[in-house]
Amino acid sequence: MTQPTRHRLGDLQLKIMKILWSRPEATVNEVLAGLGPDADLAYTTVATMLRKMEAKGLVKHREDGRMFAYRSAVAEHAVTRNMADDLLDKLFAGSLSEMVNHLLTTRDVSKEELTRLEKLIAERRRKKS
Amino acid sequence: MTQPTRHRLGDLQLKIMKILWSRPEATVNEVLAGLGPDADLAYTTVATMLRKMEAKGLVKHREDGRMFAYRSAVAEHAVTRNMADDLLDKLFAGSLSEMVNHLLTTRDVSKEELTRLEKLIAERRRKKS
DNA sequence: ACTCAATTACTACCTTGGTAGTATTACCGT
DNA sequence: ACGGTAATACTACCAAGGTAGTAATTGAGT
Repeated sequence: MTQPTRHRLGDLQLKIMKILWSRPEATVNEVLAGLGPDADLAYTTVATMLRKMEAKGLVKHREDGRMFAYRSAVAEHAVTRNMADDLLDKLFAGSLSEMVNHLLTTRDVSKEELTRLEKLIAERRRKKS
Repeated sequence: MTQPTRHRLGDLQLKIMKILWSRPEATVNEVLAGLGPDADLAYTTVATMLRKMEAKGLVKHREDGRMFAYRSAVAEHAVTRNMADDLLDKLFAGSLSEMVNHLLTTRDVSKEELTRLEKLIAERRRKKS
């Protein structure tokens, strides 16, 4: 009964998830370190956030002696998809081409990027037909 | 000195902006009506939201007799761009092709949509070179 | 065995979005 | 002129994200 779970992660939560997705598990200290020096958060801030995230089912923990080893409890693609879809619907009424059009015209896109995009679409078309 | 203004609109705020972008101006009642029957919000909720949004510079109002006529104070493309860019950065480290790749593989995209995408990219390429 | 440092638990507070009730004001028709 | 209605203003709440201090616990080394 894992219903379509609405994932609405804040900035910090997302950063933490990214760290957790990149390794099997991590302690509070490791997460803090993973956030980099720019973050400059208190140890307890990260610990609190992790606890809140566990309450929401985003992460789980295992006790390793006196400390907790946290691991992700939701797949990256699920969260990414949810958030991307959410924005796509909110901003572009679900139209992928409208979104790409917007991104293409407001950003500077390199020639290489364009080529990559063409390849992606061609591949998708091949798999489809 | 209109610095890159960070636009972080909530769901309701975005819906309201969409209404305001679609016409020169609108009263509270018109906004409420524009939200549709599914919204089912109190008149005062919309009025309060509009006032909060004015405080943030998202909308402006003009007095028309006893009532206010609200109008957008930020361009749609600016907000859209901000929000899309924000997600692009947060989720895909700014890589447009990664995002498109993700969207293409997790959603069902019609053949027509693929064609539209191809055209967009081709056009972009033409304008570039 | 005891102290100190590390770790988690609890609590508190701020901000923003969202929601709406109540109070006040002012127009408009009779 | 006045009463009713419709509009705005003010205030209050709630939830969630984010931030962090303080308290309690526990483990590890001497």
